[in-house]
Amino acid sequence: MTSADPVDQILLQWKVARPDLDTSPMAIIGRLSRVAADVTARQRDTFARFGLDPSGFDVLATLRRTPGERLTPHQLSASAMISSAATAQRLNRLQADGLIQRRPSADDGRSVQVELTPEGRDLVDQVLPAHLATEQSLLAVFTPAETQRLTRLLTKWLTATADRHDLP
Amino acid sequence: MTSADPVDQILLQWKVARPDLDTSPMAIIGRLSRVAADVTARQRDTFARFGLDPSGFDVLATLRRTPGERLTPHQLSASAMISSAATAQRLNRLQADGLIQRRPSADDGRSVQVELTPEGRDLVDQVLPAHLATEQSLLAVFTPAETQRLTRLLTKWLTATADRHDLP
DNA sequence: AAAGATTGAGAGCTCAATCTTA
DNA sequence: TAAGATTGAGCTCTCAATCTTT
Repeated sequence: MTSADPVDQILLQWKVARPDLDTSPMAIIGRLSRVAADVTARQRDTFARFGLDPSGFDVLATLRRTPGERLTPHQLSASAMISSAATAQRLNRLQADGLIQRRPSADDGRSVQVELTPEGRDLVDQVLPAHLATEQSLLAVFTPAETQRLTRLLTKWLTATADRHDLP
Repeated sequence: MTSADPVDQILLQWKVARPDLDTSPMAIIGRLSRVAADVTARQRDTFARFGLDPSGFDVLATLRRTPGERLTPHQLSASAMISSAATAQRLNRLQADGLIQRRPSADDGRSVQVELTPEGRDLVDQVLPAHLATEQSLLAVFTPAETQRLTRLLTKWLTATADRHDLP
């Protein structure tokens, strides 16, 4: 019988090279990293059909789902978990493509309101069904019961990491 | 009662903004992406204590666990799932730091054998316990039964993606 | 002082092109 | 012709510095 996947082979190699180490955490984290990389690659293919990349779609989709469809760069940075500098540069690109616009904030002279243009709103509304179809196909391997189990486990994990960030 | 995590709030927003769409795949894929990003950030902190980053550690660890501790750039590219150009540049950096060396292949004049230097081997052997401790702490939230369930689900997912790559 | 937004420099990736050998 | 390795150009990120407003 052969190993089921590349991570099993990696664990076997470590068993030989460093038998003193407990490499069992890699069984989960190694697979998580590889699956996440594949998911990102598939999403990239989908977005490319619409002239977008994951970072651009993330901005457009975050605006689209927000009540009022309006956020500051600071809020977008927090949502995407990237630096404010990266957000400013993403917005420069999307603005050059005519998909978003910046407006001075009425409340706070330091801040900016980012909004979708009509073109940006139309585009994200077109991309969304294709994006969800891609994600659906990635999950097609699971039964409904497995989907439920995986959701529960990942929710527990994500909640634990968020708590860890709150209490450093 | 409040939502358990940020992904639940995102799903609620979509329910309002686009009630016609089935956004349920995001419940898994959104959490997977966020957990993976957190895992990478924690690993980056660990590697930085040893003057490394995730890409450099990946090369050193791949060599360390390989029988013979010797691979070609082509094999390293496949293992890390990155381009051959990125591999060449990683090797340039690690060679400049004295952690790996390139040797002409005896079998094939086009190819190169990449090996750890004694310094590179010592370093990866020092980093490994710290790296595994980081991964262990990330998984500390799970019971043994949950660990087993999650391993089984991710193995099924990873196997399905690998099969998909074989049959395009 | 502090917070929000932006810019420029530096790092690592991909893609396309190049060089060498099979 | 094709395969393996490498380089250079272009892109997007982070970090540090800057500018404006509170």
